[in-house]
Amino acid sequence: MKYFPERPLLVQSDSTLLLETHHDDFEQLSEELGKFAELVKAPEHLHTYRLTPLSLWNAASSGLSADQILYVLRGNSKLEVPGQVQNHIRHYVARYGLVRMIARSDGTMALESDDPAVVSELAHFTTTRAFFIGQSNELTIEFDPAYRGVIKQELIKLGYPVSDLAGYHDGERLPMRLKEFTGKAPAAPMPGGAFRLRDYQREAVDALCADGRRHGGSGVVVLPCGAGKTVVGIAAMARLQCATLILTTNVASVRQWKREIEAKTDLPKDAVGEYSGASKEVCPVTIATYQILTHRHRKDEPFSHMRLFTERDWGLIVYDEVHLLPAPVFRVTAEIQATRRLGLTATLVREDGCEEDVFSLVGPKLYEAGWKELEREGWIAKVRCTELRVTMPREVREAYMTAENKAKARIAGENPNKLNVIRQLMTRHDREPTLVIGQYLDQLKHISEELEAPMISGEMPHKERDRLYAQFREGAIRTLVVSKVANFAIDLPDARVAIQVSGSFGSRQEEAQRLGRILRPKADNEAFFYSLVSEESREQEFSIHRQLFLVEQGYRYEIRQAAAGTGTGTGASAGESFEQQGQGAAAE
DNA sequence: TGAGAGGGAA
DNA sequence: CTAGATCCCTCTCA
Repeated sequence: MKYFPERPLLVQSDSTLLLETHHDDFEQLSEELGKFAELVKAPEHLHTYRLTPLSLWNAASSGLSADQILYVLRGNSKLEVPGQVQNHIRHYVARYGLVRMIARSDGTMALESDDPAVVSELAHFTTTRAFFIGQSNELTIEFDPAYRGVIKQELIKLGYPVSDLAGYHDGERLPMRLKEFTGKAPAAPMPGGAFRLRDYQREAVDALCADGRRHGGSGVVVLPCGAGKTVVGIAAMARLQCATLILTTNVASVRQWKREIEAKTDLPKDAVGEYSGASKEVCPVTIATYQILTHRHRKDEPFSHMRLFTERDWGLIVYDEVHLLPAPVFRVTAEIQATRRLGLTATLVREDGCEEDVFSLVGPKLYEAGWKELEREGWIAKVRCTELRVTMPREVREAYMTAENKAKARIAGENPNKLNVIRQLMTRHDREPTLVIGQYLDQLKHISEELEAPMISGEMPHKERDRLYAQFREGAIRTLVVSKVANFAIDLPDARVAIQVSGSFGSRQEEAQRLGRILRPKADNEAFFYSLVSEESREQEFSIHRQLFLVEQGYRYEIRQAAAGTGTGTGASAGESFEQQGQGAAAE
């Protein structure tokens, strides 16, 4: 067997891939692998990817063939790609599109495949058999259209990701025009409040609307924080010219959608409604929160507002932050598969493992623009990520040692030495707009008092938050200390420096959200993300998991040892207080 | 009619 | 695997 020691990749027979991080081709290759494999571990020298059924199906749905995947692996692998891995890839990629869902002119629907053996296998699955009506020939199975969603959900569990080509009803027609500026000159306030649709935004809409053989015009668009997902939703709506229901996570986001729709389309104000606790308008374009849909008067009663799905003849449903879509909304979504759906997210990863439901009920990944890709094109700022290891004072370390497991996270998170490190970072980034983001209110309160910087937490009324945001934006306030509100607040202003002092135990989404806080393009386009982690504590393991998603996106964390000690005015420039320990992402 | 507090939910 | 944020509804007070 031939051996190419200079190549960076090792393909193991269990379908995991090991990628050397110090290789010259690392950056480029990790981007390639990300298209069809999932990053599961990211230690300093060697990253582990796994070829999962879902990662292969998403790749297949975006048009990648097994040969293209194997070409990447063969061209970079030290050893021949094991036969069983080749089979694994071919098997799963071929599974996508093997079973199709189609509508027929008489209004019935059917599953079809070119392979009679597959069809006869499908016909015998006990979980789906009840939904089937009959077989008119050996290549098709008729089913009741009411079960279109459930059938897809069940079949994916059995290893058959169905391509749904059964199409959609048009929905209520809603003529509208995008205030899009398509001229050449980048005139800086554009005429009539017009805006320019970015190439990747247009491509995302194209991907949704191109109902082809592989997928049928519903699915998920994945774009980084701050890349303008709302605009994609609006452009999709304008392309399809139909009544649209938009679902999102909170009321601030509802208002933001409303403002943007009013600014970027010619729809009259009364065509756009808010459906939330405060207001229950059902208009041709309606924006609702997920929570109002899942609200029940009492635990044992049915949902009060799910009617919204059928209240109007929607032609499009947009699921904003589709990675947060709650279970009951999945259930209703299964019942409205004849309505076109668009999911928007920055991180398709769910911490609850319902990725398959997103795939089968909202749709496959239709389009993805990588974070690094948009960074190169200048749409988002270039961020330098640093993990700073902070020692614990002796007495804290002792308390940590004897504490219960669950108390340990908190003790490490609240490590008082972090305050001094924050001060050093503030000195280093003198006068730059800075966010200090953390998890524990007590800790944040203390930091806020010490730094004499205002703190924003959930209990602060929105009015007051808005005032502080405004002052921060104007530069009257340099530093804001923010709690978990930073994970949700859509209106939190952009900053240049973010210092994460503590976080929940391993949330990849949270890490991505927080990084998102500094992504708006800057004059020199540089931003800084610091994650403070107590040394020799569970926080280290948590941070590895937290960073995984961003590492997968191509971000590298530089790991440094923060100087201990409690003195504040050492005179030395803060930058010299950090010893470099090593490069690369954290280890597991 | 609207603001604000309190309880419950996921 | 906590602590925290959010949202909804209802009630009260002006």
